[in-house]
Amino acid sequence: MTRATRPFFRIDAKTLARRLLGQRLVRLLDDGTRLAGVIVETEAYVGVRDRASHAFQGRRTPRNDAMYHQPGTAYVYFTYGMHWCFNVVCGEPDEPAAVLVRALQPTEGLDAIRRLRRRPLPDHLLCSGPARLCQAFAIDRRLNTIDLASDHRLWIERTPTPIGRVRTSPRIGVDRAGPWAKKPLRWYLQGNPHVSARPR
DNA sequence: ATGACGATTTACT
DNA sequence: GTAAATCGTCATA
Repeated sequence: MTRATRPFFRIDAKTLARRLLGQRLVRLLDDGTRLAGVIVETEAYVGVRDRASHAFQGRRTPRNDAMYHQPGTAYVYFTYGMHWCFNVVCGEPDEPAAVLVRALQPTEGLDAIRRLRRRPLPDHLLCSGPARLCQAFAIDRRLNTIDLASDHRLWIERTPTPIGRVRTSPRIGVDRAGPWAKKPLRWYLQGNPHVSARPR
């Protein structure tokens, strides 16, 4: 159980998106409950030239400011009036790049996770989407801008787990991003039932 | 001040 | 397969 430290995050988004697969996301709740899950699906948002990124053309607003923080920062944003999404900031400081964590295979704290997800659900749907995993892990605005390399509520543990075959595809939900919508910037574990919907 | 939109999920025909 | 839910954020004025 080795926590990922700064150097792990100080790489480009594509590389981190690939390397995050198979690593464990760990959440310590306020009541002491420990949740964990293996990352099985990610997307890279590679920088200011990426039309699908919130930081396209260097856009910097109160919402996406965390993308400009040091690598290892959590970027948590609110969307569609009801959902949170969790990203890992990466690359060099002041160069906004991040990896969206899209799905987990939950491995610890399943009872607490089921409670956090309102309705009864089969295990493979508990964390199979960027907003589902945030609900399951109680990730919201409070965790925006935290440092994953040092925070005590949310971090990443490197594991030697064999992860199986890795596949790529276009990213999901970015159809309006022109040519950037088609680039293979989504990574996932082939055949893993916790991976979210297939790309359109 | 206003209006359009969203890196989604869920329910429903 | 389609559409509703639901509201913070941002661009425009």
